[in-house]
Amino acid sequence: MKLLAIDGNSLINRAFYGIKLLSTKDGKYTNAVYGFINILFKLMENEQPDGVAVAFDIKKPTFRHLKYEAYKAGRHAMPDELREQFPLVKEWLQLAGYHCIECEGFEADDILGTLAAAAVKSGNECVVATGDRDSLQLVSENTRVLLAATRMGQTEVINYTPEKVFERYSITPKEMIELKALMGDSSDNIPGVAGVGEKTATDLISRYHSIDYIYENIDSLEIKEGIRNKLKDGKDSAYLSRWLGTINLEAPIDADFEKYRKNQVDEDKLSAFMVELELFKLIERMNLKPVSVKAEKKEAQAKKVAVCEYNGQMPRIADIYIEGDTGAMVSEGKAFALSRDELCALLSSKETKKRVYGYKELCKRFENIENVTFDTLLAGYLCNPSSNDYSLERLAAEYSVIIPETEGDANDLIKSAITLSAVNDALYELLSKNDEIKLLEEIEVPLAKVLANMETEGFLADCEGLKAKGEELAQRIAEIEKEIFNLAGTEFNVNSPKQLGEILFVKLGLPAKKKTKSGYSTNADVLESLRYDFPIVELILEYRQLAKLKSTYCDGLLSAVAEDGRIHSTFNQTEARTGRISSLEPNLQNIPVRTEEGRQLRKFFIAKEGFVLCDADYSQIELRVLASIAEDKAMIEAFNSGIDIHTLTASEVFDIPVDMVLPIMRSRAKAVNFGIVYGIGAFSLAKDIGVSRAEADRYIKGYLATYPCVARYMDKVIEKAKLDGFVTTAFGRRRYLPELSSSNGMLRAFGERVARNAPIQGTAADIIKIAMIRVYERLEKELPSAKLILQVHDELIVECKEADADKACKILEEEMENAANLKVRLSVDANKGKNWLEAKG
DNA sequence: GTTTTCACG
DNA sequence: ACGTACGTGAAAACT
Repeated sequence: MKLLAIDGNSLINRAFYGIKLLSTKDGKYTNAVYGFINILFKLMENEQPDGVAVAFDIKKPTFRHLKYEAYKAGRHAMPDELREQFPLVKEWLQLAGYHCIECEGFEADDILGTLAAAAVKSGNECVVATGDRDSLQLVSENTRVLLAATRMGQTEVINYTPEKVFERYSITPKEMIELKALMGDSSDNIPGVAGVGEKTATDLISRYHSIDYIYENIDSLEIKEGIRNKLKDGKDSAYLSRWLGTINLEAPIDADFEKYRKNQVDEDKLSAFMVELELFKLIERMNLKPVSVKAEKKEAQAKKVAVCEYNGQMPRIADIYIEGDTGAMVSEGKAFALSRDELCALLSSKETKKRVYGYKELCKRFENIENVTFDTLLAGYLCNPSSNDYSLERLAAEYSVIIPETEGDANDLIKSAITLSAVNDALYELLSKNDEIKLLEEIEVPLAKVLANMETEGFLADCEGLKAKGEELAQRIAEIEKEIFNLAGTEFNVNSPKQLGEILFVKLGLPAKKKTKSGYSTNADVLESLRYDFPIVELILEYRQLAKLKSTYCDGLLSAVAEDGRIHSTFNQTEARTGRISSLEPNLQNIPVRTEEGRQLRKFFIAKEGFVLCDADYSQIELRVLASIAEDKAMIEAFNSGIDIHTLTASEVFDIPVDMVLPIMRSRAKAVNFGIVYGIGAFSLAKDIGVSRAEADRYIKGYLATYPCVARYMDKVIEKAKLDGFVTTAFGRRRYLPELSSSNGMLRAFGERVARNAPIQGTAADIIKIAMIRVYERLEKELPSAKLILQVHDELIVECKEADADKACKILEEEMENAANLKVRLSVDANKGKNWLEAKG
């Protein structure tokens, strides 16, 4: 039979360092578990073994004491994030029916060695999977070693047979031990012979095969004098190294391969464990149903549930759960499928409270929806905005709802409806506990309807204009490309960072500043620093800018124009972890504005005949939010007095009167103000504004001295976040930050920056959401032909009749400025115009 | 499917 | 010694 023998320690290590840190909601790290299971599945698929044994080191004593000490000295201490995943992997293996082998005093490779030796003895086949080169000595006619190695940032697995070992090292597997005795192994702290490296050692062993032979005949062998002396000096070390490097083949384990056939699996137990670790992708891959065994598990019960099936399709987004008196339509304890007409009647009923899944989509498909109080999607998002899957199955697993068993040809639709009802209860309960009900009922749910309308309305595009611009760009791009080829002396794909890097930094010999995983970095930062010295760089920057405008904006937007001539973006209300909304297909929140060339594209976003656009944006909303949350007197006063905040900051930081502030000072102060909101570091600020690190550091210190309460707030918010595990906005929106408890400094620092930023960005997001709802309602009442068509984080755009424009601007100003009652006033600037460029003022 | 780059607030 | 601001989405190249 064929046994797959896995070096658990080695592969878990590789998985841990190869996959970015993942953690569950409650802070359990799972990246190594996830990665290891994936590796295991791949091995199973490729090898189809009859049995599997996973070997682990036991950390405490080891019989090769010296080796253990050497090991400890040679490696960094294992991080806690990794250590705590070993028991999880072992538990998973056991639940999934695989066998673990641990043996006190022996290392994983000794266990593998023993199994490999048993294969030879019994005539079975053994396949060893590991990341440790040491194991190559185990290769034989009966044993192959699958060695995972990282080459150029990519993991590749090499299948070592005896032939392959010889091909690669020119020696036999057994001789690997002798080789190591001479050359040593720095990663294992095996010394070898000083002054003998891979080349010399390979040469000696391929000729003489063993160190015994070499030392017995050392004076008569054909060896250079220098090396002979080194060998003589290092004799003890060579024998010690050979001993250290020899894998034990007689660990006291059960070497009967039959014992390692896969066990029966209790699928529910396994699934419950994986749900706990939130390994939902793997659950799916293993075809398990997600179940939960948490103590407070909830049985999903059929209450008053109605579902609608229309177009003969699964109404994933139209599952409707009805509370209260539903009359004859739905009776207690049952789930029903309704006709479209019945559903319309139900949705438009003002008396019946409804809980739905996907309110925004529902709004787009049905008119006259009344009294929706709850949306599963939005509730799921508020409970955990960092999730990226709010499917019913996932929510049920996450919030411990058991999906009911249905028998025979029972209807999946009804099963979903029953589950949905229980999930809704669980989410509602959690939101109540977290004090986020108002957020749901007064912001997110009403906003969904506003967004649905914005999507339906869309933004009118000037197709002819876009097309003409695209053609103009194409021509200019072609010309620039020609010049680039000229200067480069060859033709290549300028869009390929790989080819471009090769041309610039190898062929032309420009100084490379930065490297990426796969080559030279050619990003704008790097090119910018070279642009004045090398004409080709200037051209490439221009090429890049124009190519971006053409492909993403001209071509991209044109292909998004619908039959009605308008661009209907989709607004995602459950994507951004801070509470912002995002825009996609196409993204209308990143239309160029910073460069003149790009800004001109906004001319092609227009109002329909007889209409104009009204554009209103908040002035420095995030800084105002910061002033308010931090209760910083100096900053609050600055905003309330109407002085320019960046100028004031500059005057304080540079210690000069306000009217002496030069533009460069104001622009640096502005960068500091932004940096503070993002959680700033001196290095990044320095890079951003092009001053020395020390200089940037002084600015930050000066800033914090000017606004002492901001400094205090920044400390306090982190302290509290570490305690709670989350941060909140002024309106109670949460973001969980498991990174804060990481022992990885980089990751923790990231968590701290997020802790500083999320309440600010999130509160600003809450405020404009409130403004959107109020603007929408007022327009509906006062200017029904005016429509809100776009939001860009701190900016709203309304399309309205020319005659209504001033009124619309007024409504925008009023509702945006009064959306929240902060300690500073909110200031809004509104303008009108025939197109977006004009309306932006 | 991932990486690199770049557009926005 | 390393990488270094928060939050997004899209296109193109490459694996």
